[in-house]
Amino acid sequence: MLLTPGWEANSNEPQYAQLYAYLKKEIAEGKLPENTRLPSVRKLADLLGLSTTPVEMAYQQLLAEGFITSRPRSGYYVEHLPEPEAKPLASQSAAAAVIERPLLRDSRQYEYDFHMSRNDFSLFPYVEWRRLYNQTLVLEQQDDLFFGDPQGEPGLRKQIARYLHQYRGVDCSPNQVVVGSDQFGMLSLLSLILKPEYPQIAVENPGYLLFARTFTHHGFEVKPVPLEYDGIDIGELHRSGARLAVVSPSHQYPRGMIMPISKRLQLLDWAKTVDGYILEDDYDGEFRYHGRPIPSLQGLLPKANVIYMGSFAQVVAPALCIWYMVLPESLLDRYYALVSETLLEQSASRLHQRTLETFMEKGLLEKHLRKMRSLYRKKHDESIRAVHEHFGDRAVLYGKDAGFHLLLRVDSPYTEQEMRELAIQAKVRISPASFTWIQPPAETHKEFFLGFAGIPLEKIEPGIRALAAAWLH
Amino acid sequence: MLLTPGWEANSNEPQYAQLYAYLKKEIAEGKLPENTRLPSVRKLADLLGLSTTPVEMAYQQLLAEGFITSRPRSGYYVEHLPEPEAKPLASQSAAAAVIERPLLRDSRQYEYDFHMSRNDFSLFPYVEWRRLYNQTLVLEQQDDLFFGDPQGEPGLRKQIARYLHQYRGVDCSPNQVVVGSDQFGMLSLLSLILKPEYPQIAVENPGYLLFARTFTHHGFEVKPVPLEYDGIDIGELHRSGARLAVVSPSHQYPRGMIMPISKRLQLLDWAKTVDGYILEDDYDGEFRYHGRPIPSLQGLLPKANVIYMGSFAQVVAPALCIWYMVLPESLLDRYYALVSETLLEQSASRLHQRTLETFMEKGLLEKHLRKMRSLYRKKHDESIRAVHEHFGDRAVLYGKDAGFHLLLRVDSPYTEQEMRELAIQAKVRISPASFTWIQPPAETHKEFFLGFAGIPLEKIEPGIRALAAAWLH
DNA sequence: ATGGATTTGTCCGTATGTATG
DNA sequence: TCATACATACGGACAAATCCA
Repeated sequence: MLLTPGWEANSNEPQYAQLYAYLKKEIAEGKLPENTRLPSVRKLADLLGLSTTPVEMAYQQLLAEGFITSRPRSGYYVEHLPEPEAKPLASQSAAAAVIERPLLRDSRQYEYDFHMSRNDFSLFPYVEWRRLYNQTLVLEQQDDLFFGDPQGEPGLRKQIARYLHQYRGVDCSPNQVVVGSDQFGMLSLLSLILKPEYPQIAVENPGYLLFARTFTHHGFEVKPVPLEYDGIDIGELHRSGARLAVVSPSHQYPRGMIMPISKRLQLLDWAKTVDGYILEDDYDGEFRYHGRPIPSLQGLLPKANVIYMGSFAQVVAPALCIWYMVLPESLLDRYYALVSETLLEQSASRLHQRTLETFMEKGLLEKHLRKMRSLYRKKHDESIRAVHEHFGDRAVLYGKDAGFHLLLRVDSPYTEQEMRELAIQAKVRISPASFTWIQPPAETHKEFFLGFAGIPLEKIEPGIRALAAAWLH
Repeated sequence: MLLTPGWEANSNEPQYAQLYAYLKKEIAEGKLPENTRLPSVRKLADLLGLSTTPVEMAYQQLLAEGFITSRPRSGYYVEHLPEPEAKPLASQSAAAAVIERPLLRDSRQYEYDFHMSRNDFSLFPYVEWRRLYNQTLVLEQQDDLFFGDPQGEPGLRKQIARYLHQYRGVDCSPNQVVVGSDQFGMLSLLSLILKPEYPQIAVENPGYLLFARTFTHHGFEVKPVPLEYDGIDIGELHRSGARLAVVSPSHQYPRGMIMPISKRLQLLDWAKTVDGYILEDDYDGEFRYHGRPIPSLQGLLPKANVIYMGSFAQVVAPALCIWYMVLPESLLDRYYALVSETLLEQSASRLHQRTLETFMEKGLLEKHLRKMRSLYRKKHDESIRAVHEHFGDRAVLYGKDAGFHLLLRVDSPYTEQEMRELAIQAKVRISPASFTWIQPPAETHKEFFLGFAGIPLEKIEPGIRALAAAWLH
C-alpha cells in the first residue's frame, strides 16, 4: 500500500506531515478499512527509509484526531468511520464557490456628495490621538490589553458623565453609564432587559428606521406614532398601548424639529403614567449652530424614566466604535443581572476607551468639538444660503440650525425616482427622505436629505447649483 | 421681576446664558405663568444695561426649547406647561444616589493566579503594533475614520480566510467571513437570523455557560446534551429535537477532549439530517502544544452546515475586540438581509481592523503566534510536572496538550467550598469547574480549572505546591 | 502451559538545518 | 555577525504485549 510514488518528492513539507496526510486520505477514502492494523513504527520507518520519529509523529497526530486508536505494545488500528465512501473529505484546496454580496454601500464616483451622514475628518486631531494611543499601549500597562470592565472603563464613564452633564444637561452618575461598541449591540442589550415586561415599543413616524427594524427583529411589536409639528403625538402615544417609546427630542430625525418643553414634560408624564421608559436618541445633540445646545430630556426632571443614548461617532469618529447609554437607576439591577448571567464582556476596545478617557481628561474633546461645530456651522450656513440662491421659493428647508443635514422639500415637475436619476446624472449624491416612513402617508412630498457635513465647503454652492439646474424647470 | 440681585455677579458665564437660565427657572417654577408677555427685547436690554443681542439670544434659546412662543410684532409669551409646581426641574448639581454595582471581577490580591482565562502580554508586539496603528491613522487615509464595511474590512476578511485555511483547515471565501467586536453581538446576530426557523438549540453539558445563557435570553429553548468520553452524545442530540447545536470539537470546554473524526462525521451527518446547523466554538484551536493543531470541523466536509466562530482575543489581545465567524453559504442571504434591514454597522474599530490586516499581511501574526504557543507550552508542561510532583496520585489532569487551562480533579478530604476557602487562604486564585454544568449530575467531583496562561512561569511550581499543601492530608 | 525471544508503543537525549533577534 | 531557539529527524532505552518453540 505504502509504496505509492510521489509523496516523498516535495521536500519542503516535513516527512511526518506528508505521511500523516497520506494516511488520513487512505483512511477517509476507505482504502484502509476499519480495524486494519497499521505497520509498526519501526517497520514503516525501515520500509520508508526513515527514522522512527516522523512515523511516530504522524501516528500521534492521527491518534489525536481520532482516525486511529493505539493498543499499547500491540499496534495502531484504524477506527470506525461512518459511511466512508459516500463522503469524501474536503480537499484543503477546494475552491469555494464565490457568492457575490449585494451592494450595501454606494461606491459610485460623485462630484458632490450630500450623503446625509458623512463626516469631515480634515480636522481630526491625528497627532494628539496617536500620541495618547501610544502612551496607552505600553508594556507597563499590560492590563489594558486584557478584558476590561464589562460596563466600560470606570475612568471613561466618569468622563462621559461629566461631559454629558456639562454639554447635554444629562443628570447621571458614572455607574449609570454603559459603554458599548455599536448601536445594534446596545439595543440588543436593552431588548433583552426590557422585552419580557415591555413587549411593545412606540417609534416616531417618520423616524430613524434602525430602531423600528431592530426592535422588530428582537421580537417587539413596533407601534408607529405620527409626528405633530412639534414632535411625537402624545395622544396617539397614549392610545398606542406601548409603554416604551423611542424619541429624538433635541433634533428629530428626519424632520429636525425640537420638542418644546411642554411636550417634553407631557412625554415624561406619559412615561410615569404607564410606568414605562423613553429611549432618548441624541445622535447629534452637541451640534447646534445658533444658540446653545438643547439640553437633553433625560436631565429635565430628576429620576426621569429615560434611557439616554449617544456616541462618539460624530464628535470624534465612527471608527472608534464607542457608544454609550445612560440607564435610569431603576434599570441598573436588571442590567447587572444580565451582565453576570450572560458573562457579558465589553465590546469597545479598551485601548480606545483609555485613549478617549485621557483625550477628554485633557480637555481635548471640548477643543475638538468647538472646531468641528464651527466648521459644520460654516457648511450649514452656506448650504442654506445656496439653496435660497438657487432654488428661491421652489424649495423649503426643514431642520435647520443643528445636526448634519437639512431636509429639502422641492417643488419639481419630476417624480422622486426621476429626481434621483437626474441627481446621479448631475454627479450629485443625495438621498430621498421617503424611506424614513415606517408607514407612508397617503401623500408624500418630494423631500431629500441634504447632508452638509461631509462635503467640502467650497463644493456646496456648485453642488446645489447643479441640483437646482437638474430638478427645476 | 427681573431686578433679582445676584445674577449679574458671576461674570464667567455669558450674559445671555445667565438671562436664559434665570428666565427658564422662573417659568419652570410657575413664577411667570402661562401667557405672560415678556418684556420686549429693547425694553429689557435697557433695563439691564445690556445691548439687545444677549437678550435676543436668550429669548431665541427659550423659544427653541419651547418655553415661550413668539407672536411676530406682538411679543414673546410664556407657553403652557403641564403641572409646573408638582415637578421641580432637576437641579443641575443634583447628587445622584449612588447605586453600587455588584462585584463582577475578583480584585483581591493573590500571590498565585491560576484564573482560567488570563493572558500573558509580556511578549505582545508593542512596538510593531504601535507602528502599524500610527501608519493606519494618517490624514491621507481619512476614510478609515468613517464607517467601514458592516461585514468587516474586505482586506481583513481576506487575511482571516487565508489564516483560517492555513492554521485551522477552515474552508471558506472572504465573503463568508463576518467580523464583529464581541461574542455577544455575534450571537445576537445569529439569534436574529436563526431563531425564526430554529427555536431550539442544543448545548454541551457541561459546557461554556455563555452560550446557554445568551441563547436563553434571546428566546431559544436550550437543550443540554450530555457529554460522552469523546464529546457530545450524538444519540441524545438526535433525541433532543433541536436542529441547532453548539459544540467545541477541537478542545471541549471545560473537559478538554478532542472530538474524534468518527464522531465529527456523525455530527455533520446529524446536521444534514435535521437540516440544521452546528455552531463550532473554536476558542483556543490555535493553541496545541504537542503535535499539530486539530483541523476544524468546518473544513472536514465541503459545504458543511457549520458556523465557525473564533477571535483574536487569545492570539493577540482581548482589548482589540475583534471577533469573527464564518457563515455557511446557505446563511449568507439571511445575513445580508438582516444587515440591510437593520442598517447594521460594523462594531469592531476600523482602525484596529486595518492595523490587524497589515499585521497579518506582513506575517507578524504567525510569528507572534509561534512565540505565544512556545511560551504557553512551557507553562503547560511545567504545570503538569508540578502537579505530578506535588499531588502525585491524589490528582488527575484532564484536557492536556492544548488551550489555556487544565482540569484538575483532586482527591481531598475537604468539600469544594472548603477547598475554595483554603485556596484563598493560601493566596491562590483558582476556580472550581462545577459552574460549567447546565444541569448538574447527581454526583460531582472536586474539579478545578488550573489556568496556566496568565501566571508567570516561575510561579507555577510554588503555586501548585501551596495548593497541594492546603488541600491534601 | 510456559518461559524466553521478539515485537511493539512510548519515552527520551541528541543532532541538524533554519529562522529569529 | 553571532548566539539562540525551534522544528524536525535520528537512534536508543524501557516495559508490556505478543508470539513461538
